[in-house]
Amino acid sequence: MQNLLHNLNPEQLAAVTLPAQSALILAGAGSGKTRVLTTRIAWLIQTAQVSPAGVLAVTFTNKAAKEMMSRLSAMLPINTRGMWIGTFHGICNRLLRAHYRDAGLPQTFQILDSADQLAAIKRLLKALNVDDEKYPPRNLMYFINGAKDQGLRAHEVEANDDYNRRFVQLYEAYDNQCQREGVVDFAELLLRTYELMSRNQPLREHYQARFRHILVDEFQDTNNLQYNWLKLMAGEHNAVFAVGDDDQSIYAFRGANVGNMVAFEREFRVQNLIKLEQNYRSHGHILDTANTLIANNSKRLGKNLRTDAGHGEPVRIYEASSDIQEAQWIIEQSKSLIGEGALRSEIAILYRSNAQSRVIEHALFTAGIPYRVYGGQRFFERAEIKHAIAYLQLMDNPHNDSAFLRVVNFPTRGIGARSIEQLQDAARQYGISLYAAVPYVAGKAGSSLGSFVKLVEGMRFETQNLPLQEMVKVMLDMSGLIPHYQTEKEGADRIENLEQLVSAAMLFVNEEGFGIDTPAFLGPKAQEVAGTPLPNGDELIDADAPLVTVMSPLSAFLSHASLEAGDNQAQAGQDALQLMTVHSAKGLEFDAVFITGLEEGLFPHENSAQEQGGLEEERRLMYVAITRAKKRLYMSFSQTRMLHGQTRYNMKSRFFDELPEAALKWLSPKVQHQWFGNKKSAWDDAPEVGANNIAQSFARKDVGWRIGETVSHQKFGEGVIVNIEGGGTNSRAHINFGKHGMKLLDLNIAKLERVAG
DNA sequence: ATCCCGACCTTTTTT
DNA sequence: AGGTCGGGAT
Repeated sequence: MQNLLHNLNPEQLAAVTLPAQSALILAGAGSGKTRVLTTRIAWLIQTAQVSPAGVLAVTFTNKAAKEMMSRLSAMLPINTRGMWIGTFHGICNRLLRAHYRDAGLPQTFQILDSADQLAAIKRLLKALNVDDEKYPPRNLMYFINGAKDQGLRAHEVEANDDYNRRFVQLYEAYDNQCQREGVVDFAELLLRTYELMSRNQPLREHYQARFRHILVDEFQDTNNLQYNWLKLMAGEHNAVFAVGDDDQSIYAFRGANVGNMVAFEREFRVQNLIKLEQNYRSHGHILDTANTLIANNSKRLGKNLRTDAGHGEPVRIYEASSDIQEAQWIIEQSKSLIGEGALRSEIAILYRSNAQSRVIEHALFTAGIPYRVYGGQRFFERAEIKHAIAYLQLMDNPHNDSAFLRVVNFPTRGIGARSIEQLQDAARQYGISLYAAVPYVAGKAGSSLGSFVKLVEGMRFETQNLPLQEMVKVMLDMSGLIPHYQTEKEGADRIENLEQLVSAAMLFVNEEGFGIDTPAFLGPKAQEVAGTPLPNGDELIDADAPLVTVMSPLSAFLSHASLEAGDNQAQAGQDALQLMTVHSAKGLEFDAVFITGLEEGLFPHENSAQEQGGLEEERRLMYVAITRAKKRLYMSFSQTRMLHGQTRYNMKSRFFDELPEAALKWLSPKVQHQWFGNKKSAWDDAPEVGANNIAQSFARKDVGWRIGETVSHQKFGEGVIVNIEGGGTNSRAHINFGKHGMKLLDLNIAKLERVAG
């Protein structure tokens, strides 16, 4: 115990050893948040305030859950498997599996990922003959998920006009379709669990009696449904230990509600609010930069990070003439960092949007520097894996129409669009699944569909007593997937992936312990409650009864595949530069960080201007970006940039005006140097204004002004000349004034002034 | 069944 | 610019 608390600072120690009441921990970037969370759990268990089974720890990502799990097993000499540490979705899945009857789901219900959900919606619209121009599937999906994230069923959604009333109808129809097929989407996992717990008192009381301590990571990212779910699980008496950072709330666009932090303080009667402000990550100048920037936000709970490290290096800022040149500069700087002994994997290049990576990747590729891009396609999202999974889904639950449609004619077996249409008509007529409707289709179509059904049934029969990985192997063989890809020229990679699916199944069996009897770990009180029969006569099973009694290995593996899409880093292993969006950098840290494309319209993104609180969220995003850096921070922006096939002339980001000058070092001169050239290598020094080599891309029009030039207008402020038309006495300029928008001004009338910098 | 062309879109993303 | 998707032609 001594060594458990041994290296904590006073605030961390206070947080870890708080009494068993709800508490809010405001944990700044790099303040040891995960450490506090895991040490809190270890301390509670070690001091016998709670048994491992009485702990519920919730995260957003599998990665965070795994991290907590592994740190805990390092701290405690107990089997962490009995503990409930997982994502919101993972935990809800577990609860729904154990109580599927009470939740009104089939035992083998399956989970739709976003792509499956969209496909299901498209199918629904087609079946109902809905004009998908007027009601775009994607919008309907946002509508449905948005409603579910608010905890609202179709009949609870308020619709004030015909258009929205139609959306509500379609939401209802979508839920019916899902129910018929035995599938649930991500939001449904949460909503269904919420409804289960709120309606079923014995069940609710059982779990409330069990989970005396609920711990939540990244609390600022919770949406309203998740918040209410926590409230339900906590009941009146349990302690919720919420850890979060309002300054790092960057997911409002997907329903996260920072307001939950304030609500939590009030509704959970929080007596203890502890701020972790000691930062162990960044040097002083970097931290000052972050603090000064974020101070411009009005809606904050208030927090200022401090560090014991010295000032360190200043934050370097660079103005490039083009996105290509920006990339070259990044490469030069990276090379020199690597030359000084930096690890490539400790250098991150961050951008606001994915489109920006292309130019950087190209430059890195040309320079022969290894790099790794985060955020690509993930293992379980690959087409061939999706196909294989669909076969497995049909073996487990043949009424999953999405799965049926995906593979009924893949590999091709002569079942064309006509046959499918006939089948869909029959299914609609009888209100049954496609699989069940096959006997109602006559003729040639009926017989080819019939042999597909026989195939699926054959696969199920052949594999019923086999271990999971053997099951997958047999499926791959019988389905014809492997032979199909063998004949395809680009098929080798796909076959390799399919073989990896077999390994994934084996790994899953070993890790989840299927076949090994995992003992249920029930606290005394929980066991008492567990004996209580439910009103409907079902016996109350605790959800951590051995998984095998709750679901088959196949069902479990399929949930795993949906809930954990796998790594998305293609080229692991090698020591490589790290490229990613600012969003995906959250939670990570690097010795050196480049924040690129710091321009008005890009960062802050132009779309954010329309949104309520959009600018503040962009600023938090910038704050997240800055606080990723440990020792070196570089920021860059460019005068021109290719975006969507067009050259854009952006002003530098307004965020530069919000940074502390004393912490910065401007590498590029704050004057118009770009057309009057200079040696790139000498940009550290004062520019030679008036030198005479004009860069080709900025040919000067003979009107006194240049494209790309920054000007100032009395009414509109600063702007960038985007285009000039006409000439002489009849010349007009398109000028991008940022906040004021694009203006077309007559150059002979408008009073423009040159702006230095 | 497959292939090719043109229309369309383009912030951020986990489960 | 570049990728995806759907429709129409082969």
